Amino acid sequence: MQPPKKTIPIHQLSVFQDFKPERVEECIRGGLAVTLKHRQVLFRAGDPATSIALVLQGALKLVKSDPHGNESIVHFASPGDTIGALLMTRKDPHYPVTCVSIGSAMVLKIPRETYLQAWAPDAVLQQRINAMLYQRMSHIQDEKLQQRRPLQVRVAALLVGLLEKYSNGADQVLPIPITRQEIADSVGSTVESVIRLMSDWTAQGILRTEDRQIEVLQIDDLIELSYGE
Amino acid sequence: MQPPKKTIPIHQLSVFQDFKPERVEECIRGGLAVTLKHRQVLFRAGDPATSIALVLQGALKLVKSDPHGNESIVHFASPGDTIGALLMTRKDPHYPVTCVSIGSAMVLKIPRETYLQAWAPDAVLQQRINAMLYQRMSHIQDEKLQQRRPLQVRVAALLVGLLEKYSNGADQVLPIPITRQEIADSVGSTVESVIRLMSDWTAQGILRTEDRQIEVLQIDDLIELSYGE
DNA sequence: CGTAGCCTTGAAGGTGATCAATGTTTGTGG
DNA sequence: CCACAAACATTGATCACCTTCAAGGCTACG
Repeated sequence: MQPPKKTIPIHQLSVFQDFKPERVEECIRGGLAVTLKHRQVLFRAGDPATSIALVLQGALKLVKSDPHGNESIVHFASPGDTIGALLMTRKDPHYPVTCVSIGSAMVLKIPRETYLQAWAPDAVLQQRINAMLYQRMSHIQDEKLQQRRPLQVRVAALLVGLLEKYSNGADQVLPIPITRQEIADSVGSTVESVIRLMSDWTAQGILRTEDRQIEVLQIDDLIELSYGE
Repeated sequence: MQPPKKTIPIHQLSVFQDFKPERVEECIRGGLAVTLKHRQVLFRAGDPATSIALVLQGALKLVKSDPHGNESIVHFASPGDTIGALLMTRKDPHYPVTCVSIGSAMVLKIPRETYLQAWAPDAVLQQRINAMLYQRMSHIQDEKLQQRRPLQVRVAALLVGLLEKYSNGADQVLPIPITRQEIADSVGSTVESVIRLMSDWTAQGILRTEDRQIEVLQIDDLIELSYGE
């Protein structure tokens, strides 16, 4: 029943591409591989930031909440992602977001000291991290650009994006258990609205949901929707 | 009539804090100070990214547009800001946004080569740039969190933020000529809606606008509004 | 004096939020 | 393995907030 996981052995993480084994060793010194269960919290917003996390397997969400109890998913992390790198060079850093596993996941926690010693001075690593940051920045800017478009456009774009990011091979099943609430939190809407939309799509044969696994039957239609009229 | 500008001499830019003059010299080698008139374009989305820009004076907006002609202001740059640093380490980079002056501004354009030689390998500079990136990332995430809140909350928050960022001293006048269209583009709304809102506020004596200079008469009310009920 | 850019106002209508109630599935402990 | 709790999905009714479209006014400036 469990779909095959996309596992990334540490030495072939793209951040460490072309690194000698002993160099990789330096970069993960004191590191701790952690297995997370569905919904397990890696760290909370406000916690002192003592380590970065390298995602090895599965998916995690970065969440920000406001006083009114609204939650907003600011990022979906996937294998290869580095979480918290920007923070490490600050004095006495604290995580600005909460990080929660979606489905089971595995991350490598690397202590701040190791980061400061082995990562920060390395121009190549910095560059690779910058590339990731650039992606994330672009992505969130694109989302801002889309915020005025109809809900269906935003949800379609999200699903297409998640599918690209997480699906194994060409198969159109999201291998992580995403709830409608999470979709709403990501596109800035409400559960009810997302449900109505996705029910329509299901009726039209575009989607199918089984046990929180979303299967896209007609990806082309979704892509079309994500462009809007 | 022109308000006093906040000028930042190059050697006292916060990025270069505690740098020896000759080190600063290395960092701005080949640099070119450019004066921009209101609405002048520094670079367009899609242009090859040949230099970073250090904002010395005035204000600039970073804009992203979509095929439908919608514009979204993703960032307001102020003196001390570094624009484009994330791009420089990419192979054959292109600007992802358009950068336009708001009011008259002055920037220092620093060639990519200089950046790669003098900035990229310097851990201290990297750290300072990271700090800026962190701010921007946090800010745009906060905006995403606010996207479901009523328009008045978003506009109030924007104005309060801009005031903090740009006003000289304690005086509550925005020293840059921001249009309602730009406010709308920033909060993700329409001109008309922003106008109606600000007209109300003007009627209530919270704001005053004279020749695109927005003066906030009752900042406390605005701050209150920015929290929402 | 005419154009360009910005601001304003009104009317109409829709998208999506809110509230409330209920069904369904999953997980847990006895 | 059953029962109950918790989490998630669904549906309906209502309505406010904002968008859209259209028209017109104001001010600066060449």
